[in-house]
Amino acid sequence: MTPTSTSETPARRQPPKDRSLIALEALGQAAECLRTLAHPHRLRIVEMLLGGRYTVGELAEACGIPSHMASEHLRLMQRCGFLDSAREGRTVYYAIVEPHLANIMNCIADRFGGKERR
Amino acid sequence: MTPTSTSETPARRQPPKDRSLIALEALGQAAECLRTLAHPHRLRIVEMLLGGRYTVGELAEACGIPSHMASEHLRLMQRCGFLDSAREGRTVYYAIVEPHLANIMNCIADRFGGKERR
DNA sequence: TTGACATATCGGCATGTGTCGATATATTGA
DNA sequence: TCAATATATCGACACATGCCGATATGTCAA
Repeated sequence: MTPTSTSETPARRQPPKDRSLIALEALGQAAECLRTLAHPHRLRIVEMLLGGRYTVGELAEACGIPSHMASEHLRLMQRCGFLDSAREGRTVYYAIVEPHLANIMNCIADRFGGKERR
Repeated sequence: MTPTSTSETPARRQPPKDRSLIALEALGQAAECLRTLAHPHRLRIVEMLLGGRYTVGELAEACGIPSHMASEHLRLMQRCGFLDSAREGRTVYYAIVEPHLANIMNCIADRFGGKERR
């Protein structure tokens, strides 16, 4: 479109834009966290945990996976600082500790959630 | 902590919590998008494009990668609906079209950005 | 048309990730 | 102590992904 302007405004590189960039190393850590989040079952787990704490078995059943795999997913997310665990008796409860997860899940629900939230 | 209550309040499963869950299929799509975003160079590209449009070569140089690899990253993100491209002469400009990316980058900057934004 | 430049695509290799079965640890109750 | 339940870990396999060199496409200028 706009076939007129091939040399008109040669696609201005933004003005100085003093907002400096995030260090590449930090982006590497962010990428690692995003990769950890980027799995359907892990997203389901986060979604549930945003509503409160659950045991490994409860989360596994909700995802339809064996509990040892839920345990693995939970371990990965705990490693990223997303979750915290607390043993009570012979069960272990997991809960969200990374506050940004709520915001990100809102983005996902807004973009992919079939339900008309809001 | 609170070693008293092992059988006191046996970790209440949340009240009904009428907020229904997102379909697993939708979470699969979301996971695909998150995986696409989960790469340091792609995050850098998104960060830059949130400030305006850039050419493949400019983005490649900013990331310190050959332009054919930047092209590949851009193709992946375009596939997810994150970006749009427009050729002008012999160069191609990319720009953000997914509005949620700004919000997600804010989360990342807030969590990983060394700079004291806010 | 030709050559130069910008971008895109292809094939292959190395590495990472998901999944599973088997097994290990921890806790409770008999 | 032992058995039963709930989690966690380990080893191996199949598969996806990142990266690279080589090559292809598209555009402009001469």
